[in-house]
Amino acid sequence: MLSTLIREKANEGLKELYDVIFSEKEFQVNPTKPEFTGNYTIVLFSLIKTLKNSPDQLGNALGGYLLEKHPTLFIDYNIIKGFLNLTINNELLIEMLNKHHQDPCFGKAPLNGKKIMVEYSSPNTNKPLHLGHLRNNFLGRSIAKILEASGYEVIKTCIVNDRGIHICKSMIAWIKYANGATPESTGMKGDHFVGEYYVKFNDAYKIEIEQLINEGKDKATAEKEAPIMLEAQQMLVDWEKGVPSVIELWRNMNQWVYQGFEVTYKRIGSDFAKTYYESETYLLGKDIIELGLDKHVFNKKADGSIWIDLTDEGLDEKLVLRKDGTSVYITQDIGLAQRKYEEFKMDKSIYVIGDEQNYHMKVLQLICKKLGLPNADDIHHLSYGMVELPTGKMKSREGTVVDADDLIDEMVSIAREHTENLGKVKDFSPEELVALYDMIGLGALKYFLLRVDPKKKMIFNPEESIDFHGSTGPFIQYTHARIKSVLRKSSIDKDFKEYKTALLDPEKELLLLSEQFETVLLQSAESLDPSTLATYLFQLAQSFNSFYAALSIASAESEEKKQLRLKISSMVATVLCSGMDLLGISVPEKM
RNA sequence: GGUCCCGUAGCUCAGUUGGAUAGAGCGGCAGCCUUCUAAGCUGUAGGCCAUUGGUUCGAAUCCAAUCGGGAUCACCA
Repeated sequence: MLSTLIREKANEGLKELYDVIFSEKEFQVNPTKPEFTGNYTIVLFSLIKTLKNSPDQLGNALGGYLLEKHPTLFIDYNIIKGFLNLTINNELLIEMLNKHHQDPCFGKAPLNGKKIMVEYSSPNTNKPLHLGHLRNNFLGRSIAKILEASGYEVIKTCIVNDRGIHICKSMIAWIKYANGATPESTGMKGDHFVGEYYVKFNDAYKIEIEQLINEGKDKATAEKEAPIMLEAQQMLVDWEKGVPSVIELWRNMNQWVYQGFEVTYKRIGSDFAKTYYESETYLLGKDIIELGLDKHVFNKKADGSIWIDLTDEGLDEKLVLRKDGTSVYITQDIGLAQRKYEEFKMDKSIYVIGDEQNYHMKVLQLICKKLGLPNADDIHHLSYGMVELPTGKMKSREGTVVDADDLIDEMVSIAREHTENLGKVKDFSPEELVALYDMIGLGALKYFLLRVDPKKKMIFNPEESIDFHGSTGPFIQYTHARIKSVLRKSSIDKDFKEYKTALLDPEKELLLLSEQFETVLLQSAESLDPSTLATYLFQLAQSFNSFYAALSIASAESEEKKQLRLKISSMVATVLCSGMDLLGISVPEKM
């Protein structure tokens, strides 16, 4: 990594010249702004203070030192207003080019022996996945890939919320309105089928509430006393008791949902090493509560309910066990956190969960710490913002939820339309076409959701839909296909390794950018943020397209230039391909 | 009310461990396909970085206050 290397060498120089060692924070190495000559810039201001030197004096001393001591690294420097601009020796870049232009492992780190768990997706089994779930799935999958490429062993897990009042609602509605219909009998995808009954429940519930209000009850009582809600609650009790007919229906309906989910997961590329089911884990954590009572982490109130007081931490009191001894959400989570650690002994546990649960996750970690669980400090909440519509939040009650399957179908169909209009893939077989449309449609969707900083909420405008031009997945895919097309027509001569002619700006820019892949990957991994990588890949593709427009590759001015540019193109294609793969996006050879 | 997050071009977003004249894409306008894929490229217009103070050589970035938006604080999950 050049920027790190430069920092190291500069630090050595400062030590030799002034006998002072600076920490990482105290000086910066940045890529030089395009309007100045040079490739990397050391900011001198912070150093001047300690060294009591003028910028020019210091810059010349350090620049001269670096040039003399590391001629393979630098070939020139200049100083402008306290910025020391360094020009990188082309030979260094050429060496990288020769070595890595076809290397799929370029920029990736070897195994580091550490284990990270990434929990993501985590759906409810009462309705199909929607746009929000897609952000979660894409983020989780991409982070897992980025961490793998950074040397970690990654365990992908999923917790399925397969029990509770929500699924009972779908079940009640099915009994009342389905007349024995099934996904098979209706030809519907299982998760959509079950979701429809969830909607039917809410419709019926709404009507009952209105009736009760008309009969003179207030809203809160009406909501509590609506018969269909009471039935759902009774069903939950029966489920916990294990009433066979309820369990059987529950199994069936969940099975339908899983069959539906599987299709979607397969399509978007989500997979898990281990799936936990809440029905199997919801009792975990109860015994830890006992332990916590002994340790005085928790306290029991007069009615028998058990609480933790987090007011010293600026939070509130939190219930961890109901007075009837049943557990609440957080109880299960404590139990599951412990279970996961027992099973996998991971060094770090990442939870990909929306920011609406920031408070919950804070409390969870705090409780785990107070209980002294061994993995408490290694719990990390990868919190992401909600996906909103221009009209505000998606609301299932108002029918404004963007369904995941529908959206994917729409994106794929737009991809097909675009491709057909352009007419560039007439030689594709029908199967190849289907694969290509999927690749482009999903590429557009994934890139759209991943290019934004995870922690920020984002707006999705279904009217304008997702573009295929500019900062998009298809743009990068297109750039890759374009390079591949060039490389099909002229082949790289492996023996060509020396390039005497000076590098032109667009050539050098691509080499410098490609070189930064490793740094960007590292940053993405450290900040658990695929958007950094997504932005970088766009920038690289954009630079390549400018290069492509400005310079001829196949009919370059000399064989040397032709070979150089072919290799640069190959280098860029390699980085685009592995970078996009880390976002969970495939790139085509042709499009 | 307590806690936390956000506010950058008409729109969607980068840039936030403090660094040079704040950048992209979309949309607008003007151009570029008889040679490697125009899903592309080039140029141009568009900004009080919510507001006001502070910290310093230097602030979109750090601190404080204010205004605006959101999340959360359930014996729900």
